[in-house]
Amino acid sequence: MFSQSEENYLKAIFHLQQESEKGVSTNELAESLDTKAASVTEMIKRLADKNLVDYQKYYGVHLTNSGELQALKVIRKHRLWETFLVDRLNFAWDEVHDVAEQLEHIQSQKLVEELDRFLGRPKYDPHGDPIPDEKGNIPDAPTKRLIQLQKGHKGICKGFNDTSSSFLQFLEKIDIGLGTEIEVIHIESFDESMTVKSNGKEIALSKMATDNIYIEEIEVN
Amino acid sequence: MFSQSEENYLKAIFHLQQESEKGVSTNELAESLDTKAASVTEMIKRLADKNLVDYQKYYGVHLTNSGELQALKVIRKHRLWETFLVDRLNFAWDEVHDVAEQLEHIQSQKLVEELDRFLGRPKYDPHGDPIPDEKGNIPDAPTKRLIQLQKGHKGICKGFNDTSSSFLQFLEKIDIGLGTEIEVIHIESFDESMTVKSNGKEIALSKMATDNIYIEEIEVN
DNA sequence: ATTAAAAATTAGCACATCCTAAATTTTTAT
DNA sequence: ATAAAAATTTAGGATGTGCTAATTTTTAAT
Ligand SMILES: [Mn+2]
Ligand SMILES: [Mn+2]
Ligand SMILES: [Mn+2]
Ligand SMILES: [Mn+2]
Repeated sequence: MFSQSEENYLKAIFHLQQESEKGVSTNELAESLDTKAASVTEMIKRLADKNLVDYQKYYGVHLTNSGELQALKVIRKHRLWETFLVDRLNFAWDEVHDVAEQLEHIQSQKLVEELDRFLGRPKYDPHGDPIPDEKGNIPDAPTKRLIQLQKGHKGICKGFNDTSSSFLQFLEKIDIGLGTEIEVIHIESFDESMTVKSNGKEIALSKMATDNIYIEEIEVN
Repeated sequence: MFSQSEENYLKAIFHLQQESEKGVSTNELAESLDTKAASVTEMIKRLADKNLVDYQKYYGVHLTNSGELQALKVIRKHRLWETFLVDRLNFAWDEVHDVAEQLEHIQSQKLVEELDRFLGRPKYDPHGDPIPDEKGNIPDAPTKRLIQLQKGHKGICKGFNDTSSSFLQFLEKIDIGLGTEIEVIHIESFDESMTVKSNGKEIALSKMATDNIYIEEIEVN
């Protein structure tokens, strides 16, 4: 139906437009897709012709409903494949991205449906990211971040904003993963860095790190 | 490493060159890849530049060792994925081809290795075709065909020469599959058609059909 | 051996996707 | 309000892969 390149653009636009109401800019897209602004402008015009995006010259793009559904289908496949790779094929969570980036473009309605069934209809991928259903509905995802937790409070790690392999490897090193219980021991006010306790150890985390960790707060009575 | 198109050419050349010593012709390839002769000539030149084929203008192509290894890697992936689809994802054996045609191009050494392990290192795919190992070694495959079996003799179905979905669906209909025991009841000499008995039923098979069914003869004492 | 038919190649073009450099428009700073 | 800077688009070109039509070479028929 759509080319790999088109699908990659739709996905990138989807992710970037989460961050603000404004149209996604040409440069943002170029950066995110590791290509040049001129190429982005070209592709955007093609996507607009196919009614996948609304495009106003110089003012960025928005996905149309059709474009968004398409993007969600690709994201669904990406996350299902990641789940397959980690749960069934012994991939580490920081090894799956490049392969899922290819597998997400395989065209077969039946394959997606059967894969989903085979995996037990998972709601979240190995990074805690929600897996949209075939209609494009996304399960609730945690929105609270570790950075928002107050001193003395606890939470369960539910996901990550940055899923780059460098960040995932960092998490591995400090022994924090999905489901890990984290308690805020201290907040350093001048740089918002934190000391937390998890798996029995005390760990210092930068603002950058705590802003990338989603948690579900545990009510402490 | 190589484009999808290049990989498809290598695979097609590999399969066509099984049939004779002579170079694979431009028209054969065009037919097999559903493209035009002119396009084939172009691609062949590119493959020759990359030392994947030996090419003599007007006299067809042969795979080089490197081209053959490459082709075998693609065939390995194709057959492993077919096995996955049938064994794990409930695909019917005549539904897997198009999807495997896409999946065979996914680039990841680790993925192939882990998939192979996950599937239990299968030797044959759902159509009875042998799965090459990572070095390109192919397990023995049956070479005797039903058409060669004499009246009164029996064999076990081990594979098929034609694995098009129309032939597979025909086999489904007459209830013949891998492992089915087949006995030759009668051979009609004028057109080489056969009456066989399998699963308790007597079935009439054309020469075309019996020439496409591989069997391992059972010694009758 | 000559010629007709078939097969293969070349020439010229199209489309998707990418690029650099130049031009244009918008945004920011003064 | 103007000018400089930044962002974006346009122009022009490259590459990979396909096509049709014309040409060349090989093969088959007489
Ligand atoms: Mn991708
Ligand atoms: Mn993920
Ligand atoms: Mn293929
Ligand atoms: Mn097969």
